[in-house]
Amino acid sequence: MVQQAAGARRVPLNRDRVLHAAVALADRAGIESLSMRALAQELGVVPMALYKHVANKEELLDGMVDVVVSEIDPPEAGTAWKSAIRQRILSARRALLRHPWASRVIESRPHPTLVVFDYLNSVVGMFRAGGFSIDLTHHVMHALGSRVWGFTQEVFPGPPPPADPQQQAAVFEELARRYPYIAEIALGEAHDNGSVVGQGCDDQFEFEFALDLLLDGFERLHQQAWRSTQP
Amino acid sequence: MVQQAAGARRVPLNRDRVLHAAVALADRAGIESLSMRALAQELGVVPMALYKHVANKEELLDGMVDVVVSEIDPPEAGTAWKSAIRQRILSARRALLRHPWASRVIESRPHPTLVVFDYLNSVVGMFRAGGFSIDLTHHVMHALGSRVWGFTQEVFPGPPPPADPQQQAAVFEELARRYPYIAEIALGEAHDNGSVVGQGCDDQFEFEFALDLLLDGFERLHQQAWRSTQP
DNA sequence: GTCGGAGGTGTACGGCGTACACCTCTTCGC
DNA sequence: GCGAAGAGGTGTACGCCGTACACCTCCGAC
Repeated sequence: MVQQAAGARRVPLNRDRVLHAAVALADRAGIESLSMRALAQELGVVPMALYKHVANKEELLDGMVDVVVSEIDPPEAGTAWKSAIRQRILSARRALLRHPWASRVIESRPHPTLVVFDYLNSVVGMFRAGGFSIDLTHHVMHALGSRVWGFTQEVFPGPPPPADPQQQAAVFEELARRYPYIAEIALGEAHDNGSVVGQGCDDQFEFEFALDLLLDGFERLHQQAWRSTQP
Repeated sequence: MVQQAAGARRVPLNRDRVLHAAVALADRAGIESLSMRALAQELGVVPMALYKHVANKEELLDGMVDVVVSEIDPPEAGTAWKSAIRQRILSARRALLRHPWASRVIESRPHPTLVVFDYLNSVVGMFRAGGFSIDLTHHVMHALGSRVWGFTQEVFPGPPPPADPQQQAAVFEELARRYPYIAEIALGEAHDNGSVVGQGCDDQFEFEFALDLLLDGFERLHQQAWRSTQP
């Protein structure tokens, strides 16, 4: 199993191949299936061989984040700050959607890597290039939070409704009784017709809704020369 | 070790004692130290005894979240929606700050518990009581994201600066070279004097800054009778 | 007096990350 | 050509984890 084509020279591992194999495995089988043992097997190698290329599993996860962050498009030159940042963040979002495990791994890292710092630094630079003060830039970066990465923690991660229509009706009834306010959103009332409510949430819409709300708020503060302490 | 006071009847465990012991242990030793074995030892009992009170570790974590969520104050009656929601969310934040592990555990749960649903439902109800349409309420809840719980994923979780002043200077110099925009924020320029920048971030300030930005945005949309599709 | 069930125990299994000693090639100076 | 050095891969083992399963004990109900 470890030998390929018996006699052919094995192409040696390197950090990059390890990282990309880990990303591919997590994409395919989910992050919870990514163990050093499983990754080693994927690469036709014994688990301890990986430790010649990454110090430990933490560093492996850091490296995987770097791979994903590297997929984010560079900033568009010559675009106004607001749409430039919007585009960049939506590009980050696309990268994260390609790797569904990535947002949780990013959150779990205790320290940002250099690649992550590069990305954050360049986003900060985009606000500065748009004329934002250091003070305001600082606070809007915090306000963006994980949204710079293109994700937000969802608060309604409810289970998918059961397929059986009768069972589904029973669940809705129970929901409506205990949680009337959540139910009216989930059901999408008729007088709200034409809205995206009713047949599940459009995540992309929700993300852009919140992002634009924030960017509009940033713009307003910038225009009125907001400072964190009034003079 | 398992016997207390040799001959005295042991007071039997129950789900509530298990849950509160788990919360206390996580508070004291960190969530990464919370294993079924450690918790059992804490309670003077063998690990498998816990399984008579919680189905498995996942259910234990769910129960711990419920304990924390139960500490959130109920809504103030007779207060305008904006300040009522603001107060409620800041109360949630205080609860989460008492249990630093809680935000990460909340994020990690695949499905909300009934207690969590109760809280979300009541927040939704506060928007509705303030006259928000179902449509707008839906989207503002998404926009709030994890901020309903009083936390946001920080994007600058940098390591604490080294204590040695000389080493600190070297780190700053390296930071300034590679990441000039991050550096100017971290250092807090003199012409931004009076700001909170400069001696580390004031998390509470950042949280309220972003929360108020969002609430102001919500208010504006509400006043102009925003709908997710224009008629 | 017995019987059922709730609550606690003991053993064991398979999985995890990884320390450590070892082997096996490739490369390079001489 | 040859030996040393070191990079890369191996094998074994340890201590941790969650938890399945069989078992014991003791209380209250009948």
